[in-house]
Amino acid sequence: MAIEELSNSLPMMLYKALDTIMPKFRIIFKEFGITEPQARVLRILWQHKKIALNELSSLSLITPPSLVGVIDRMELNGFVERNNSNIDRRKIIVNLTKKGKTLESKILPKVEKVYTEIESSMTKKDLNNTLFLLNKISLIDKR
Amino acid sequence: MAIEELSNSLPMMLYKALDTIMPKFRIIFKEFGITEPQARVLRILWQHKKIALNELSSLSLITPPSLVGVIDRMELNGFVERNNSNIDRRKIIVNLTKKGKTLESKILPKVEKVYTEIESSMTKKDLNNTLFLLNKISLIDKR
DNA sequence: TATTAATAATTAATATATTAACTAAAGCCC
DNA sequence: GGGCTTTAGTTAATATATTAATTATTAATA
Repeated sequence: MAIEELSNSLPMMLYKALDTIMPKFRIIFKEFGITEPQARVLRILWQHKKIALNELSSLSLITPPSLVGVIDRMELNGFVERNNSNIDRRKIIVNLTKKGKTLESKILPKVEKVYTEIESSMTKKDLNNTLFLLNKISLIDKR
Repeated sequence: MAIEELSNSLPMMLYKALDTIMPKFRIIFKEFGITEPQARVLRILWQHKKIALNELSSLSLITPPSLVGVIDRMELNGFVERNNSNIDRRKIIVNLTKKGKTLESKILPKVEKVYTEIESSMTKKDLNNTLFLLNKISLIDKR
């Protein structure tokens, strides 16, 4: 590869990678009338069924102020519901509706297909190395 | 590292990495009253002095509709100016003002310091490998 | 227990991102 | 040269991101 490319900074290269692969996924999400942040929320709810909003924020990497709006719109579209916690009255429990659950079997296979396509473009080994190194970065102290 | 972390998808790990390192840079940008996209624009202008808006869009990875607003605000704050191209009347040439140029010597050293801090957290070799692999990803066909 | 500190969700204000559509100016092609 | 296509910049509408501030609750503690 050309040296100029590698002379780009880590932030720019991260954005560049996202800029390359995310459009492939967004095409799928659009088919089902959801956005990418909404898809991130759905993926988590497909695993947890119900989860407190603050935990959802941590797992989705969507900050609370943004997440409030994301959940608002997903609620309006009937994908999720808000409920109050009985234990801690400050907490809001977000849970999946049938409509939200239904999307799982429709979206996941298409997402997997794109993921396989990416793997085939860069070797499974490279992909694993990338994940390993990105994980290392994510463990750096955030302050 | 724990396996669960690596079981996250490539998109999520890319976001996680950005989520870890970008706050460190944003603190610097905020000191000088600029945002992160504005800093990306400045960094390019520090190298090119003047550049057509469409090229600036490609290099900054900021799409034209977003970039219009970014340049609007940077122009209002006196960091850049818009000029018309004599050759192609469709084109807008963005060029740096003295005020925008001045920021270079103030911001770059602090940015470099953070970058060095990141390097020290993960080995220069790991960082280079990461850039190498991210570059590979960015070369995947975007369609 | 009254007070204080910390947490969860939200609101507010501003800046960006995303997609589609639109205008003006080149480029092309016959 | 008139018509067609492409390109550059912009606008519009909606969704998110970012930072600071607010409200309600809970936890902590003197």
